[in-house]
Amino acid sequence: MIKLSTKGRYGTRLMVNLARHYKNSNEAVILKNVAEEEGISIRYLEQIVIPLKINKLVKSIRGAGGGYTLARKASEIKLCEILQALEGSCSLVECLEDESFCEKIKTCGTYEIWKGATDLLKNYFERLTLQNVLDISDKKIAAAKKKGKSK
Amino acid sequence: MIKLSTKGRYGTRLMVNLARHYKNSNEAVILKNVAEEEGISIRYLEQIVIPLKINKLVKSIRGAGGGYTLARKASEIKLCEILQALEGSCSLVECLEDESFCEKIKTCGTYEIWKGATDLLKNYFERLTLQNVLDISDKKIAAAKKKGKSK
DNA sequence: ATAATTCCTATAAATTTATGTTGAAATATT
DNA sequence: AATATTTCAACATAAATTTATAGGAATTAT
Repeated sequence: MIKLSTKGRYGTRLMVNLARHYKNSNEAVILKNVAEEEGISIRYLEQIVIPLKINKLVKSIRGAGGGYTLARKASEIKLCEILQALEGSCSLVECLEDESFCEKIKTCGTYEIWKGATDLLKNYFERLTLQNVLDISDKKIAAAKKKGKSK
Repeated sequence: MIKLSTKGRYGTRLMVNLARHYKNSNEAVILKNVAEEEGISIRYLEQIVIPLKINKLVKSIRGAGGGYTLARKASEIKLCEILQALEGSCSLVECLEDESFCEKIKTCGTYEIWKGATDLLKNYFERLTLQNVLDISDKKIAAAKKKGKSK
């Protein structure tokens, strides 16, 4: 119905990946590894990481031994920030951001509907942090491991 | 952040337009008029109306004097149905519909996040009917008219 | 017959998604 | 200090998808 772009999906997974390494050692993570672990093309990841860097969600370290790290603790990065950085806007429809986008706003009944849905989403992503996603992920990994062993 | 496609937006406006005429006289509405009223290309509307017809949300009447009408009363058409018809799936991400889409589901923390957001949206659009949208629209039009007169 | 309308197919334009190539900067090693 | 290596940075291009336009065939009322 409403689709999250690959930029949003891949970028979020990149952030979760950085968060996992940040937690362990805070060493820079190289995109090549993220690409392999997540099964995403390096070249594409390189493009996706740019807006994350511009919006100060990640830091880059150039040269040998370099890579990327989170700019702050995972618990201090809201999912909303990540998505906003990656997708630019935070709205289901353009007219919510830019009123001049459509001159029918004054009489359009769908405007309020899309606004309601957008508010729901914003609220949801505002309350979730990268740490929350990492916790869910860790939990699933632990569960998968346990199941594997018990066989 | 998450963008509703033009298909979804235009298609919903088409449905609201049909609902307005359905209420008044239940005569078939020709796409040419909808296109003019909504400022959308006829040719594009012709493509958008197809899935609405397939999913039995509108009825078509061919030939001269023909056009489109709602297949049922606006109060009996859920917004969710319209969006599902237009966008195919009802999920923010593909893996919620088709588990084989990504083999990382078992350990992916973002899966639960997108699922939560999708559930919110589904719930929201499940409870809204086309009649609700029409009512909001009518209200806005009345308010705009009143303001115009009082000048 | 004629005009009006949906229906069907093709294609063009724009945007998103993804890959390839080269270069620049920082670091480690000698 | 010089060199080689590692990595990000930038630009170009290709593939896929979405968005939009175009032409004409089928159907129906008049």
